[in-house]
Formats: sequence, C-alpha cells, structure tokens
Amino acid sequence: MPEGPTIKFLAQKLQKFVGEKVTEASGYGEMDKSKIDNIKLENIETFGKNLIFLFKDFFVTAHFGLFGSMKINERKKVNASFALHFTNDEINFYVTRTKLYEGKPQDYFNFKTDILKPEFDQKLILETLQNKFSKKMIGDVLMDQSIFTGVGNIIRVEVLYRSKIHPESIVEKIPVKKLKELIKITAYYAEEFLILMTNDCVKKDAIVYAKKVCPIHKTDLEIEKMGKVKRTTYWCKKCQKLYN
DNA sequence: AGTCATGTTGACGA
DNA sequence: CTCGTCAACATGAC
Repeated sequence: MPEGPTIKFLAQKLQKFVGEKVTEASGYGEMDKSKIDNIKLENIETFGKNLIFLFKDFFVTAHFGLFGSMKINERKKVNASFALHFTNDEINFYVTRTKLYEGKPQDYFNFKTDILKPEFDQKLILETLQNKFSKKMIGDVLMDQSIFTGVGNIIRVEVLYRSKIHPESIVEKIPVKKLKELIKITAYYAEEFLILMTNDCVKKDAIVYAKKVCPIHKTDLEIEKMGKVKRTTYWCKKCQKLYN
C-alpha cells in the first residue's frame, strides 16, 4: 500500500490527534507498549515509509510493509497489530510493524535523504551516488532507502521514464546533468504523487507504471524484473537511454 | 480461483 | 563473513 507520499498523506489525516492524550496502546505486535500509558502525543511526522508518533522522551515508528493498512475509529475483522487509543477515538493498524526508539528521530534518521522533506538535499544525494553507488544500476539504487528514502516501485519506474534514463544504466556512466535532473524529478514527482493520492489518481495518472504502451512511441513497453531489486520495472527502450 | 502487488526482514545454505 | 534466495506477513484487487 505505501510509498513515502502515502505515509505523508496518512500523517496529514492524523494531525487532529496531535496534543491529545493516548490512554493506551494495544495490538499483537511484539513491541513493548507499557510506556504508552496516559501520555500526550507530542507530534506525528514521517521518515520515508515510516509513520512516526512522537512522545516526550521516545518515539514509535510504524511501517506498513506491503499489506499494511490503517483505520480511524473503525475496525477490520482481523485483529490490529498495533492501535493507539484516545478518550473517544482509536487508530488501528493492520499488518504494520512498529518499533520504539529512545530520544528523537533526528538521532537515528537523516532527513536530508527523505524525498518529501524540505531538508531533502539534492547535492548530498548526488555526492552519495558518485561516492558510494557509482558502479550500481540506477534502477536498483533508486529503491535503496538509505539514499532515496521514501521511493517505492511506482516512483522508481515513473521518475526513470520522466528522466529518460534506462533502469539498467550504471550510475557513473550517466552524465552528471542527467543525474541532477533525475534527483530533481524524484522530489518533484513525490509531491505530485501526494496530490494524486488525495484524488486516488496515482495509478490512473502514471505514465508507464502498470501500463503496456509508451504514450509517445505507441510501442510496447519493456516489462521485466530487472537488477537486484527484482521488482517489476516498466520502461520504453526508445525513450530511455542506456548508459553503460 | 489464481496471480500479482505501492515492502522489508530474517532464516538458510553456498 | 557475505551474498543470493526464499518465505513470511490475521491482505486485497483484479
């Protein structure tokens, strides 16, 4: 269900709970929930595909994996893996993995890599690509959460098409100008994705993801589980140049 | 009904 | 030790 923008969308929906008192937490997940006991929810934010609930001295991350979902004041038939209870409300999470951390998110996460944060640092991303990922295929690197935090398969496929870069291109062979363009387009498309979320148009408005034909050339798209990520990748070999 | 998926982790063996 | 492979995940859309 989630890529970074999906999680940010959920975080926005939950803002009304900020400042409220959490009476208790429940769920079959293994995380120790004893500290969440009549405590104020200080803030809700995100890091990539993690939803973050901040309390005074600690915080909890919630990750949806592939099947995760969330309901506000509604329950599904199956038990929740995690739930936050308020005096009159509850937030239920299904198939969601949670983890509790002491301290602040900034102690653990570098917001400069998060494609949806104002702190997203395009120059840092370019340097990291050149220094640590130069021999790798760009289609693989885009899915790496340590450098493109929040990118999922839809974003990966769409930004490669929009940048006209073949997914199997090797990072060091791609002209710097093209790499910069790719990074910029990734941040831009992440914002677009978030807007499309509100109208449920992400898949409908995707250009190549889960499509069959390139809209420019009217020719069949390549559809393959490429690289190490082995995720279904859609590309047009006429539009997207292979640098290798 | 079978298949496939917006994701990650941990087990296992080479 | 490190890498590839595979399953698992109270799932859900087509």
